[in-house]
Amino acid sequence: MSGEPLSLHQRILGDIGAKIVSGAWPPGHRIPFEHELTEQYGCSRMTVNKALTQLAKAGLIERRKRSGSFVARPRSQAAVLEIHDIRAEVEALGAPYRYERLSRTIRSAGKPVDEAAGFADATRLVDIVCLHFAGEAPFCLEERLISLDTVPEAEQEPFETIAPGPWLIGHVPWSAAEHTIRALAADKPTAKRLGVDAGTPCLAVERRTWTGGRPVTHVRLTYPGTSHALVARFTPEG
Amino acid sequence: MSGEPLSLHQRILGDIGAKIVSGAWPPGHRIPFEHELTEQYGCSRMTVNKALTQLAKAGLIERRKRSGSFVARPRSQAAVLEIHDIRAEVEALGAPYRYERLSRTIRSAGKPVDEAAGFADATRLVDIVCLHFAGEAPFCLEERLISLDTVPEAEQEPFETIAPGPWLIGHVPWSAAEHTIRALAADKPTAKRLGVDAGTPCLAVERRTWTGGRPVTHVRLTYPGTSHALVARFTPEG
DNA sequence: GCTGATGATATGTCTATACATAATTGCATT
DNA sequence: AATGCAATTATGTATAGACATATCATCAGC
Repeated sequence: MSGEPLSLHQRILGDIGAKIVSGAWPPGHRIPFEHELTEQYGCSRMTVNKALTQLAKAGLIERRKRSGSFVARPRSQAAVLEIHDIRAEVEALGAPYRYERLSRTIRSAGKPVDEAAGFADATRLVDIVCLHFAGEAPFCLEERLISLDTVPEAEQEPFETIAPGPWLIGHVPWSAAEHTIRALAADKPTAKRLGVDAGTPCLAVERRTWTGGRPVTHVRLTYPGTSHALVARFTPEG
Repeated sequence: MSGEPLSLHQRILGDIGAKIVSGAWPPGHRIPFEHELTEQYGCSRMTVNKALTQLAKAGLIERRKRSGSFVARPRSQAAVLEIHDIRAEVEALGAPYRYERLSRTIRSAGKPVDEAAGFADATRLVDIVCLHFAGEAPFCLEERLISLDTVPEAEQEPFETIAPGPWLIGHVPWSAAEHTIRALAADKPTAKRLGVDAGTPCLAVERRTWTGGRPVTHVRLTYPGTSHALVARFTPEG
């Protein structure tokens, strides 16, 4: 296939990884000691160490001092979920993208929904509702809160031409994020905004972001119907 | 907080990572050369190299020969999505778990759905439908295809007491997986099996797995209503 | 001005060595 | 038999040096 010259530690990593995913080395099996691999590959210990360290970080093996390294038991399946920019998503579908701000208010925190959103300690918020269109059809409803304690610059931004997502990316690098994905039935106001019947199943993605332990934003993206799907891929080595 | 002694390359990684996520070093900013960091931290080049290599693998920086290392532009947001064992999920909710096989047939491939599932080249399949219960209530409907070309042992397994998921984990290590998550309305047979009204929004997770390029299984897990949510977390350093 | 050779430079990889750390084994003492 | 100490052993981390490789800048020649 692709004949890129592999570095030695990559080859070692691949060899051992293949033994594990093929089942030749079952969970619990002891991997050769570093000094054995050193002999086997005719290289220094640092090189095999690099490979084994990476395998350990990938969760394929478990390392124990004095005992050796062992094939890890498969735990929960993990996948990398990529959440793209909505404009890019729409344009990838070949449809023209349009953004429309429905409302923007500044208010003090205190609603029950604020606490659920992780803004229990926040004092002032920007509360934005907006729509993303693919062509003529609503593609996604965005309901967002931004903490003015963490992002005071947001008070000056009207969000009329730029969507809050891209604006935040350019202004506040986040250090942690959490996504929650669920299916729900569109309630009346949501259905009206999305141009579907009330009760239509929607995919709701909620994202909370922090920077340095402080909450930045909470957003709920509601995609109507069955048109939208999230895809996540996983391979042990990446 | 927790006073674990950090290793030197971890400290370097953390220092640089903090500069990036705090915005002090914006995208495009050139990171000090390895030999500069070597001086700054009073350590060898291998140590700073280890830190920078990890930052590059995490996607925070981009390395170019002859030019140096640069803060990467934030691309799409990525999150690690953990998909747990259904039994573990149910038991984590404090409910008793029960598994029930509804049907199991062996048939040759050829239905249009088989091709969509990635079994275009498969010849014979096991087709299983089963239900996972949390207490008395249906928790999840599982519709699964297993390729007998890749997993011939599955022909002997009735899947009456053990669910296909755990059985496969124990018999076929997978090397790649893909998840697709969407919202859909329960159709009549699905609704009946899940004990909800037809049209109820459901979260559908489809998972395809391969081992060494060969398709292993395709499964569609349908979770009724808004009870179930998937959670994904992300921090740049992990 | 354009092209191509040359050298400089930063990263990529690897070696040989060293000491630290954790855990297990085995011996010796109580 | 139970306890405690020491030796052994495998991994964790770090060093100083080496050569390879990709790429950019410079300068000579056309």
